[in-house]
Amino acid sequence: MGVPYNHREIELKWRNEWEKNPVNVDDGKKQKYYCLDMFPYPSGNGLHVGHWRGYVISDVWSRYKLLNGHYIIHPMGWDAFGLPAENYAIKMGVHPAKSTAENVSNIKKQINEIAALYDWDMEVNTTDPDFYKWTQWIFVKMFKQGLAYEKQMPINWCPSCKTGLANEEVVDGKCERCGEEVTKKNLKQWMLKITEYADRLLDDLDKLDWPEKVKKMQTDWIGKSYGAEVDFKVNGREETITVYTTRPDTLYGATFMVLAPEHTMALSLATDDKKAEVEKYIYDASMKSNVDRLQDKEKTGVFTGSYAVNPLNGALVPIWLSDYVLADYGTGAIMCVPAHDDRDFEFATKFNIPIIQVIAKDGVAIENMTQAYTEAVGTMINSGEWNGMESSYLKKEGPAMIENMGIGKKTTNYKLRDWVFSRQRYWGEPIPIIHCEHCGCVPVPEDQLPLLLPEVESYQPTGTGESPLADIEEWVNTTCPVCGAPAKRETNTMPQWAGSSWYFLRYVDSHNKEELVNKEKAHNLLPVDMYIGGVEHAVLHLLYSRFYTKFLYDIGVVDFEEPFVKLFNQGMITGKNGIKMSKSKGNVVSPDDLVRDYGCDSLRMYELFVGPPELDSEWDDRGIEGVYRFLSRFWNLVLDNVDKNTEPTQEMIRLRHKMIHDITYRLENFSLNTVVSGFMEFNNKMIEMNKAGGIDKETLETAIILLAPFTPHLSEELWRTLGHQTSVFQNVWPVYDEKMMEETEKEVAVQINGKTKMVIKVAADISKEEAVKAGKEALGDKLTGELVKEIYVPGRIINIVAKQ
RNA sequence: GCGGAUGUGGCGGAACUGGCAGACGCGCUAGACUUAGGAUCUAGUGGGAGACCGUGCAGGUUCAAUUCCUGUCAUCCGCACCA
Repeated sequence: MGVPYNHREIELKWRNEWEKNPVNVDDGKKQKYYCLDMFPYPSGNGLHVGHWRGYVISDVWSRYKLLNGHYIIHPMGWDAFGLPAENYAIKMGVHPAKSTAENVSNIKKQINEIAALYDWDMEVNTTDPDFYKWTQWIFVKMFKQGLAYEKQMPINWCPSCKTGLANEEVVDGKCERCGEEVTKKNLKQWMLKITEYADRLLDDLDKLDWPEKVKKMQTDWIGKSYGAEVDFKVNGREETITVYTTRPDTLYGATFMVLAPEHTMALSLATDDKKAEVEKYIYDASMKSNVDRLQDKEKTGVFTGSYAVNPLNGALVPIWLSDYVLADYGTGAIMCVPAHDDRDFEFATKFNIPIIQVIAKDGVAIENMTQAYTEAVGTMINSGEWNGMESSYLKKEGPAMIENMGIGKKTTNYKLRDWVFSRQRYWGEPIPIIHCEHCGCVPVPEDQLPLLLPEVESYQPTGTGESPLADIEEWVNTTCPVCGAPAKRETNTMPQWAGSSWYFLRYVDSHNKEELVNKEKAHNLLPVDMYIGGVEHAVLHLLYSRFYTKFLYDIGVVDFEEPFVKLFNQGMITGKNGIKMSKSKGNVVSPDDLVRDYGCDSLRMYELFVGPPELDSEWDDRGIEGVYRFLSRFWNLVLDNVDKNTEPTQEMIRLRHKMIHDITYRLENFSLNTVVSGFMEFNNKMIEMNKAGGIDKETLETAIILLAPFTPHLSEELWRTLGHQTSVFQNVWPVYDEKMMEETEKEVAVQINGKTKMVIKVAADISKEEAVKAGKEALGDKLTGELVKEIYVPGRIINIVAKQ
């Protein structure tokens, strides 16, 4: 024993064999299982050990399902349009099409080292015209349904990437990609009406077997709230100002009103003596960047000189302007109740505005409030005919009451905004729209798709808000498909998310020239059963994909409303001290050397062994030695038993069943790190048993099959070495028998007052009386004092409670 | 500020519905085999001489707490004036 196994030879051998005779075949009878990885964008940096992790997890899961009798759909493709690919191309000074193709071929080579079950016949690439034809087709369908529309508005603009961004792409006021501070730019943009799906996107989260964290992030992003719009008359004028509130119960406590500086009435409300001050405030607010506005902790504001009339009690409330009110949420105006809202309290305190408490906390009014009481719990006071009512009741019923009184209406609001869908960049799908002077926006006829992205000399972003495509006159100038008059093409391109929002549907029918996906195939092979990837897409890709799928369901392309039944987010692999692996930090660990030195199987297993798959883990190369030693020991154990015909002992049979049980249980619970440690434990026990003569074949074969999803090459080699002519993956996952796992004798801890004194062996089926008696005997003199209580937990603990 | 996750030896981590804390692995120590060993094998490895003490910290419930409850600290992540 003790010779390290030759991983290079056997891995090459079985890789070739599997290519000739695939182990995963659709015989039309097996149930499908679709296990999907989030497809990568083909970066020039190649893969590091962190990328491997997700792919290993998904492949282990796929092979486990394969051994459970499923036909596995396990595809891979390339998210190759978009900013990262384009920025890389610009940096390297090559055309993105060229660099993308090179990167794809390099990464594909690296991915093949994982030896995953990928079906390359399904491969898709979002930059392939046969693929983006359908990305464009979906857009045309959305346009025809009124879900894609053009709008002139100030949007998020990244000055470094020189393009507009969706709200989802702005993180802390900065560009999600490059970290540059995002500014506003007034541009005519294509928008997708994702808001029309807000309720379905929210409600259907309940159906999903997803991490609660991701569901919550999407729930918060959609940000649904219930409340009322209340109309306040402007004192002495005809107009009314409508405010939105979720706290109608506090209406009597409104002592002022605040409008966003961008509100259409902001300037007109200013009385003559306030005009200059108001104008200045509005101007200053318009000059502030997003980040400035976020960072200003101190509230600012200006009084317009006008008053509004509280519709309930006729009280006059001063109207202020302040940038803490957002123009694009609700009505851009709020009623302010300083006694029951933190922000209003801060503002009122600063500007000496009266504070009227309307909810009695614990039944009493608070003297000299030092902070707002924001809970809707308590009895109403200072509230006219509402006095004595419950705040929580009014919060809920208030909107309907307000509507009945004719002073407003109940309403629902969302934080979710429509999706800014155009990018002023070259490397994306051209938006298939033609602008005609007579007919307006006309979609490119479906039979003329794909609208090819033209070849171009200069693809660098212009920064003017125009796409580089705008310079290609022969492409821009076209004729209107409806009236035939000269017309111009839309020159913006789609965001990177366009292709990734539906690519998983295309895999199952990637060569179809006639349809996005064949109906029957879609019905039989979709949706995705298990989706594995990082958590960074919680509200971007995953929300967009759900939206696209719901749309495609609505137009009859697919017959399900949710794309991903189950989602698993794997943790990140970081370098030392939890620092993210990156080329600039110089802490990137490449899998290539590790595969060369220890083999694919060892690395696969070590990727799982580093820690719980859902948590981040620090990478430490040294640990892989341990996995390699374990595999070598198992290898030698099997070889040592090839010619022996050991009869199974009770002990071996028990170990076999327990091994099947433990490995299966941990695998089902996705506790993949403990699956690996479990294998090591069982292997150590088998090595001990082997010293007494040998191990029976059935136990060894069982271990080989259980290991197969993790170490496919090693398992295949050992399986054949034991004389089998067919692949190890032709087996079915072993089953255990609960009864066969039971031990006749158990080691039990003997405690006094919960403190372990010793361990004794007792029969597994011993009675409480006998166990306690055995325990007392074993303790002997150690047991003193008055006996109070005796506890026996079968097979675990004998605890004698004694008072000293 | 709000919400969530995490906190266990020198290190990564284990402990099922409360039941022998530290499995498994790395590292380390000693030994064996060796011309040699960064190979392999064997033994040991939380602290303490000891009764005992030990799962971020302080309490509580219990015969028994890493696990349940209350409070608190630290780190990481998400949201961030959404009325």
